[in-house]
Amino acid sequence: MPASPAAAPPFKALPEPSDLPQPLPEPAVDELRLETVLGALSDPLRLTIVRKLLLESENFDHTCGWFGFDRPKSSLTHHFKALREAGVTRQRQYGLERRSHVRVDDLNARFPGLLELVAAWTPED
Amino acid sequence: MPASPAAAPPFKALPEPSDLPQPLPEPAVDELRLETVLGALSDPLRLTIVRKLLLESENFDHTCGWFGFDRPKSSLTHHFKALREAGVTRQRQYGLERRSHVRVDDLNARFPGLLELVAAWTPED
DNA sequence: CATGCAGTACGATCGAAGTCGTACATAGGA
DNA sequence: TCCTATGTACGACTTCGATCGTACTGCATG
Repeated sequence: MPASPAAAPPFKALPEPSDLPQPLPEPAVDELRLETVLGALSDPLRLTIVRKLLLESENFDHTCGWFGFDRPKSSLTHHFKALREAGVTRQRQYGLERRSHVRVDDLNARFPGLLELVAAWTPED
Repeated sequence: MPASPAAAPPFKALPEPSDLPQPLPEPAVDELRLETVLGALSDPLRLTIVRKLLLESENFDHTCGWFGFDRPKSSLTHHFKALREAGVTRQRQYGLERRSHVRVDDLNARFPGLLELVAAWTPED
């Protein structure tokens, strides 16, 4: 059956492996603030990051380099940190790498519909 | 009858009087950019403005002073301009006064669900 | 142990935006 | 016509964020 256009896909929360490193510091669900989240998403590069994570994540989470941005590494660190501190993404340290994924359940619980807007976004129209 | 919680209220687009002044310069519907709109909404004072317009607008639109903010007038002008230039509100000049209202239809068309998030927002939790 | 690699930390620079004081414009009323 | 009230325009100050170079950390591999 075709996807009903009215039923917004909540994006699946990927099952987490059992032996994960602790997440880096992040706001709790009830500490998420709409104005902060919107501020984190008011940047084209960060919208691209979140949208790509929502639509193209086959694996559980992804390293900074997986996105293939042509930017200095320190710039990317800055944006990934902004997303995490706003509560949009969760980051875990896997040895050398710091991997990110979207906090789908938390965001859907607090701001239903928001991730659908991000997924529908297109850069530069 | 009580409002159904599942049916998201699209907020009514208030009927416009027939003899309105021209709106001040604003982006067209198809020029609305998600990152710009989110940036305009990533400020507590501006969220308060939009939310108040959505929930408490009995009249068609409202003057800058109707909100009762305790801020310098020039600061308010700045924020109302930011909302209009992002496409969130429309402003019309009525003689001395510049009145604002939310572009409900345009925003619902381009970013469905966004206004519901703003209406559900509460300052400072 | 030396090298390479992934990514962070720090700090400098630059521009955009928030804040606000002051001056200005206009309509309405005494 | 003068005064007042509403609100804008402009400019100064300050803060914040984006960008990026450079140095550093830690693992993995030879």
